[in-house]
Amino acid sequence: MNTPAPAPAPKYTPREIETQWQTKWFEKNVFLAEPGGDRPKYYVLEMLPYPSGQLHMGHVRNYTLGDVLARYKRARGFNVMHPMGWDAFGLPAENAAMKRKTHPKAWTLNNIAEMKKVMQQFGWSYDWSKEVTSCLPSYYGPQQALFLDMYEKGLVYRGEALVNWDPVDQTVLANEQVVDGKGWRSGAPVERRKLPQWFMKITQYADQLLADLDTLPGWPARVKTMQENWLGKSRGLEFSFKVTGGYEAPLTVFTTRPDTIYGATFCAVAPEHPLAQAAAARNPAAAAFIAAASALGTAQEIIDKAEKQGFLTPFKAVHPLTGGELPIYIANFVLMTYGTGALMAVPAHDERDYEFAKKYSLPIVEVVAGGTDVQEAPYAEAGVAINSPLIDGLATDAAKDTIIAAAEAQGWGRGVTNWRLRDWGISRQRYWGCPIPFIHCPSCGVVPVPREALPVQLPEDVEFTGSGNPLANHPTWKHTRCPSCGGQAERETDTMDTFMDSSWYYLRYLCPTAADPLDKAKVGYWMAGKGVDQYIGGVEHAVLHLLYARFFTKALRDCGYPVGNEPFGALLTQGMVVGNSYQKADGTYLYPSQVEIKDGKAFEKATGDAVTILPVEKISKSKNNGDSPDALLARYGADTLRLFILFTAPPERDLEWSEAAIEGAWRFLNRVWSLGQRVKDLPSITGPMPNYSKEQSRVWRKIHQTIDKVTRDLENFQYNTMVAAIMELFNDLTSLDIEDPVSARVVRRGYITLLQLLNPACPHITEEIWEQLGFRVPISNMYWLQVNSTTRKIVEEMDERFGELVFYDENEAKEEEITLVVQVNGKVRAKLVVPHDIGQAEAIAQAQAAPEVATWLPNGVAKAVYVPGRLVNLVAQA
RNA sequence: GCCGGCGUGGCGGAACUGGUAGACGCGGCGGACUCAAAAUCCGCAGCCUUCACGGGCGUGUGGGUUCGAUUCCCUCCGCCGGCACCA
Repeated sequence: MNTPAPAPAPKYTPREIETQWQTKWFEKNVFLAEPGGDRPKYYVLEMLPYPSGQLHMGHVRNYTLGDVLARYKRARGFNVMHPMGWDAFGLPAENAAMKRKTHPKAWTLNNIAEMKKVMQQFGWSYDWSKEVTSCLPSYYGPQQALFLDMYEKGLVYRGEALVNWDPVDQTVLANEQVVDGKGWRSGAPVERRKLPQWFMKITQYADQLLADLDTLPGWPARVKTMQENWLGKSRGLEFSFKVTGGYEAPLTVFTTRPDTIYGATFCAVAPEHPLAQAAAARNPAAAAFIAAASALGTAQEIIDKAEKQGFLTPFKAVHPLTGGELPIYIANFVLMTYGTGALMAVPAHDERDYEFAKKYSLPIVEVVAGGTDVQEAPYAEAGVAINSPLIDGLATDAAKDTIIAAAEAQGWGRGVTNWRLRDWGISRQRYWGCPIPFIHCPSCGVVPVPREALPVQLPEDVEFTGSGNPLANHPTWKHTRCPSCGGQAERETDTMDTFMDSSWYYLRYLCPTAADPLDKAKVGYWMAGKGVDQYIGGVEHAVLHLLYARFFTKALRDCGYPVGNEPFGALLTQGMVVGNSYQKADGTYLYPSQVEIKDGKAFEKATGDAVTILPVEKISKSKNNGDSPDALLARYGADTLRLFILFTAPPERDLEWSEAAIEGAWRFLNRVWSLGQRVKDLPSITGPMPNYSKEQSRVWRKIHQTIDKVTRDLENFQYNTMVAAIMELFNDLTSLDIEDPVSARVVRRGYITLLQLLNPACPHITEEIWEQLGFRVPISNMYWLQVNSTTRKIVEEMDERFGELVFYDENEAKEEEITLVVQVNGKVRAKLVVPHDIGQAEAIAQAQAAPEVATWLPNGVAKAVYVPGRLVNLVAQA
């Protein structure tokens, strides 16, 4: 008879384990979050995705970062809100409708279903019962109600704005739809056109938006700087020139450098300025110039980079101080939206004015002494005023004040505060967006839709021709009755900017089915304190989305909602996921997994053909640079991908795609699994610890040190070093001989600790092995290992086996000996092993006595610097 | 163009508050196991120089502050994000 071979230890099969645990979490509502209870609240929010249909690695990164935090905070005893939803309105759905004849709604909802399926396989701890979808009336209806709230508060108004107009398709183009100055579909040159639009009065909050940045210590400084620059508060002089030559109105300009007023040698106005229009009315050449300028479109970048051009008008501006007459130009770089749409130009002290003056041979008059020859290059820094009778000899700041004071005293100008920020134009001439709930009545004017008639729903039977606004083209939708007089009237056919949708979603998550837009009790509970306790998303949203959301919160606060002053108490901006792309000779792209790299050159695995390696760039579907998350999930499982994401780069930095690095994460988890299978069979002993060998105490110390290190890394979002620390602990555990009973105890307890530390990053594998070790309370219900005596007692009473857990103890983590570095003149020459509490005198004495240093100190020591616990630096006598 | 950021071995990255540069991982090399390979395990390794001990150099470039600089300041170079209708 053969004796049966012992059953081989089960293999690590992530797919099975992960589905099983995801099902358990879901069935037990583990991540359901409701107000109340003893636990303090903690709101973890990640930027919601646009449902393109493809979950990409950028999403995976964003949501994994958030999930680690959410799971850690749960373990630390918080009532954690961690929701997810869909930013579901927007241009791509309409583009897809034109291209593939699908309806935006069907396309979008289908994409959401596909993405959600993949997302649920990552084991992210979302409370899916809070899910919101911005393109459904259950979301955009409440949004319309909030819009009316803000309207009643005076924060919504009608105005005019410039748009990119495609004259062939008779439609407004987004900046990204303008390619080389032409409409992307029609190829027709775009025109800048003025259109009536809806606006939000964000400028009314400019001061608060600026001042409250100081209340956000949890935000990256660079994001706050960007917002500050975007708001662009500046103090300056607004004054008017009398105009000669047949233009009646004065020309009002704004300048931040009133001290250079004597150096003004010409004026420039925006092409849309009334003075430019007056010039155009008299001269077809001026009209042609304005038309050409308007072909630049509305994008700031294009306007800034375009060649500076001007057109001389027949009007002259009379200088208020000198009485001199300055020529007035129409200039293609002057913006109608900043200041007054007109400026005084001082070529000696402004880069752009200088360039323009050189081009049109205009005089350059130096009025600030700076040492450089202003005929050769402009001097834009501060200095001392010259050639300026009122302020000669004054420094720039004093000169500015003096001019402003003089202008106010003499009545020709006034000091004003100007902002770069302009009001938020929210009108979009598109179908796939939230309808603006207003009605245009020929006799009553613009009338809000009554609240009981909300939501104003989008019609579904629309055509996408690429011409005009599908909503306006709809045969019947817009025709309605005026709510005020009952007469024939038309609905507003503009829809809202999708930034509106993403400006309040974090509030609707808290009460996704409330009849009122916001359930005040629930919103009050979750938004108390810091609001969203931690927000995580891409830096690309540093200005617009975050500024709009901040504005919304303040506006809603003023409408009586308990949302606080700031929505996001802390912000983490994650880097992008980037990768090389690989292009074959025929121009098609290969996935990284299809490519083999040898000696820095790439070859297609299947054919052996040489492949071109293109530079690192944002992962995108068209370039195939980076396999899709679902393919990788199938191969490695969620825990491996999560570990790869966390380990490969710090959260704030760009993460470079690497198949090899995923393999590394996979191997580590397999090693963790295998060790688990051996630890399972070790006896569980909870009694007092015997005396350790040197090696055993080192590892025991390491267990405590790792708890501390991982905890600090979690608090600081240093997830990459957190993983490294866990790997180090693992390496130390495997360095002990498990056959030795004392070592086995250290390994077993260390391994249990490692599972708990790894759990936020890799929840499935740790949960599974935890159960295999015989613990009855799931690891996701455990308290963190850095606990106070109360929680420790609670934990130990949960399961008699928890006597085996290791709780962090500072004393156990302490090293008895340290390595003291001895430097001579800053160079390391010796290392000494000394007691950790060595004193300064003793340390210096031992350093000087070290045999290695003597040759570097032929003339003795001039000075000794001691850094406690670290080093002694001996400075050699010359 | 304007605003903001990043730059460390062959590669991703680590380094507390100005104090041992290169932790951890990938790749590489050597070894064990195997008929062989894969997987796995053990070991080596910044570069130059040296038989070795050792020494020199080294954090994009050039300069500065300091006993000591990847870290602070200035210059330049390269790359990336945003610029108001992509989200």
